[in-house]
Amino acid sequence: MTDDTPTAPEGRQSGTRQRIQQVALELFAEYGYDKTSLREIAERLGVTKAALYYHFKSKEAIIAAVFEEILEEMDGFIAWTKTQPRTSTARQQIAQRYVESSKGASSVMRLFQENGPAMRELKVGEQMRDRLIDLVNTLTPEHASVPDKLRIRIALFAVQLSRFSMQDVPVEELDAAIVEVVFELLDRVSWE
Amino acid sequence: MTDDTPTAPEGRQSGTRQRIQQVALELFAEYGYDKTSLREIAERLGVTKAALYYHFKSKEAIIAAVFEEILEEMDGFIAWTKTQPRTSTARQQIAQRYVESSKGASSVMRLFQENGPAMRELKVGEQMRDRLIDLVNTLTPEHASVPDKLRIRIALFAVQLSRFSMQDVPVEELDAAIVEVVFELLDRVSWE
DNA sequence: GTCTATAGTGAGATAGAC
DNA sequence: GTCTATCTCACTATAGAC
Repeated sequence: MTDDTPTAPEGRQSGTRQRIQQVALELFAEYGYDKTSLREIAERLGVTKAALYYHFKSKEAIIAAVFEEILEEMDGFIAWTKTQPRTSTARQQIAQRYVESSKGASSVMRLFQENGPAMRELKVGEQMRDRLIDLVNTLTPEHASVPDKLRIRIALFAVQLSRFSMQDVPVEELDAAIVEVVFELLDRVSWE
Repeated sequence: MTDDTPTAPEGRQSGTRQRIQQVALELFAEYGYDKTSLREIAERLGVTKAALYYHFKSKEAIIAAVFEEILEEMDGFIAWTKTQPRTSTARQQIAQRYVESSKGASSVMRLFQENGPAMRELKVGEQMRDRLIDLVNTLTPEHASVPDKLRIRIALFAVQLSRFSMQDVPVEELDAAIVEVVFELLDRVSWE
């Protein structure tokens, strides 16, 4: 997760907005979007609900801000992916970079994964889902077999799964293991 | 199991109790446990909320009933699994039977998967999680490598993932594909 | 076994003082 | 930029009539 930065670098803006996002992400990921009330966010920050509404016009606006960075990063990643050749080695480079960039996004991805019902009603949920579908489609050959389609989906979701299913393993060891398993899944895919 | 029926009509079943469970499962899986109100369940059944409370003492008692059958089935499956030898071929038989029995449980598993925050607060959520952990531990060799641990988790999770990520594919074709991919994942695992 | 009516709670959101 | 105070709404759950 992101580090604390004890003395916030309050440049031109009120750092409160950033602190709201940070606390909101922690609580959303831990207790879920619906079950986290604005009261709880405000209390942890030492302010009142009304203060939140000075910085964000709604609860949904808060989670939108939380997702903003990841969504942009995914856009860049997908755009880059589309420029890559449809070869086996290229796919593996893509996988490696995906595992790499998933490190910083694990809280947001967990939030997205575990809050299906909420994500279906939020704009960020739709945006996130659109990106994942786009990524899967980009990686999947035109006339891929059903097992191949499955391998690609499993490979991508395995990255997220492993992040919060095996937290007792050191990060570097886990990363190496993810890459290994994802590679052997993609290795079976025929890239025509 | 605890009987949650308040006034417990022992003799004949009204049938309403079953219909409540059925409708509740549909709505819980589609809109989520928290977002499905008792009012919606009652309305779809053509009764009032108060009628639900005649058959179940709480909302949680409804979802407990919904999970009851699956939990018992998993208990049986896990018990059987523990009797199986720790060989490659036995593991594949286990996988095949797991895929088979996952067909009828897909709605419940989706509900469990997509409602992380709610499941953390419900008894059935803990029970379900305990079974899955037990299953993973049973299948995982004592000194398995990290990649092997990952392969087993991914294999089990992949079964659920594919059920609601590729609904456009015919069931039999999808089942065959799942078995194929799960087998090749487990094939890499070194047993003992 | 199902109804009407309502208690009790807590959520998101707003108005206006400071 | 943050506060107090309040509004509106929906929910779970209960009481008691029929």
